[in-house]
Amino acid sequence: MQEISLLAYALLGLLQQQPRSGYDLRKIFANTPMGTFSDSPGAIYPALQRLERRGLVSSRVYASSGLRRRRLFRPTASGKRAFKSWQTRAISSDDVVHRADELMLRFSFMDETADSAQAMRFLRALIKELAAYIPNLRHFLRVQGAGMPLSGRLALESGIRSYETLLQWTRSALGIYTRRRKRGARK
Amino acid sequence: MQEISLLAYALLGLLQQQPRSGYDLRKIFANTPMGTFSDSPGAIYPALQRLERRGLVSSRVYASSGLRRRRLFRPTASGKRAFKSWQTRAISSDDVVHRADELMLRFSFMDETADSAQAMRFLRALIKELAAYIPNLRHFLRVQGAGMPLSGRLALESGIRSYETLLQWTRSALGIYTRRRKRGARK
DNA sequence: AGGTTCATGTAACCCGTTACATGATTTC
DNA sequence: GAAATCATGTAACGGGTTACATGAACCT
Repeated sequence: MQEISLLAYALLGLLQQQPRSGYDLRKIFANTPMGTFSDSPGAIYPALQRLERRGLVSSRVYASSGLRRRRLFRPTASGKRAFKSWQTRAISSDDVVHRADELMLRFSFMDETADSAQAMRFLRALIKELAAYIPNLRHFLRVQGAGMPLSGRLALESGIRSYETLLQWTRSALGIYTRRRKRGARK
Repeated sequence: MQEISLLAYALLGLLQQQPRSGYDLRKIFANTPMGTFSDSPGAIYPALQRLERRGLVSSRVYASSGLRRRRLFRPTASGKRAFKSWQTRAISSDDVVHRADELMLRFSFMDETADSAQAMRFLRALIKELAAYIPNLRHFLRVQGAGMPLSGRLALESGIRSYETLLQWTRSALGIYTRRRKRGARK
């Protein structure tokens, strides 16, 4: 079983919202805040081909008269399964330290491809890992900071603040899910 | 003239603090908050070889009796020049949108390889780009947010907050440099 | 004597980058 | 009829990942 790249997961997630062409996906990466991913054809078309070869998406060409031909992709059952298993897998400390963007990508599709219980489980696990990790960074800064140049110390401080902001966001997001569940009696 | 990877710039920066071996560099990536970079030998040793081939670092093996042999690397004059020119080049909006970590790496070595005037110029330029970019994100959220699922909206909100935190940090960092300059009459 | 840490490397593989290529449709 | 946009691809290249390999020095 081959690894699936972050870009490929982003594609899989977007295709679950609706069938799209490679060009549609490129436009999303070019014109929205999902633009952390590359919108270059040399990244997207081969990635879609790989997903199709692995049976995670299927495609069909639509060439209705007078319209440009488009190849529309949609996830297969196995593709949906692979996505959800990636999305809902346990959060490790390594994820927090080295793959924060992957975590955010996993969360951003949570409502569409999982449910609010899973979103809340995700947020709680993230809070736990962040709350464990941030003190390590603070400790490092306290102990090593004196021997570091000002710009280095400030750069580290910036990294720490960004994790602290993420933790605050996670808590407030969890609060929103909790309140919504109580209020709406939504399953 | 070939491109230089982010990892290679990180190596160049660390080597300007003091000559180090590949193993020293691996330990730094393994044990400090610089650990966003890979500490794998398959990344570091080839990167050092490339830097040497391009004349940006030089190396010498030290094998004093009873000690393990170590190959120490140090930047050449041309390596220092290349680093500084990368570090001090103009900040584009694209840097802010797609390469925030590269910006932080550039800043983190500022005191060691440039001067406080350049650090301040860097921070001012960063403030300008961030102040221009954040409203775009807020605008997108306001206009598109209603049509987005909760988790997607929240993920976007998280990204925006992280940029806002960065802007606050940048302003406070600039304040520190400004005060230090006034107080100390430091050149 | 055996296991751990120090220390440096190599090789296959994957995938993103950059650049190029092609043609149809819409717009002015 | 020319330019811009739509739409899909391909190919060379580079570098990071993973895994493997080797050997010396240190510790017990």
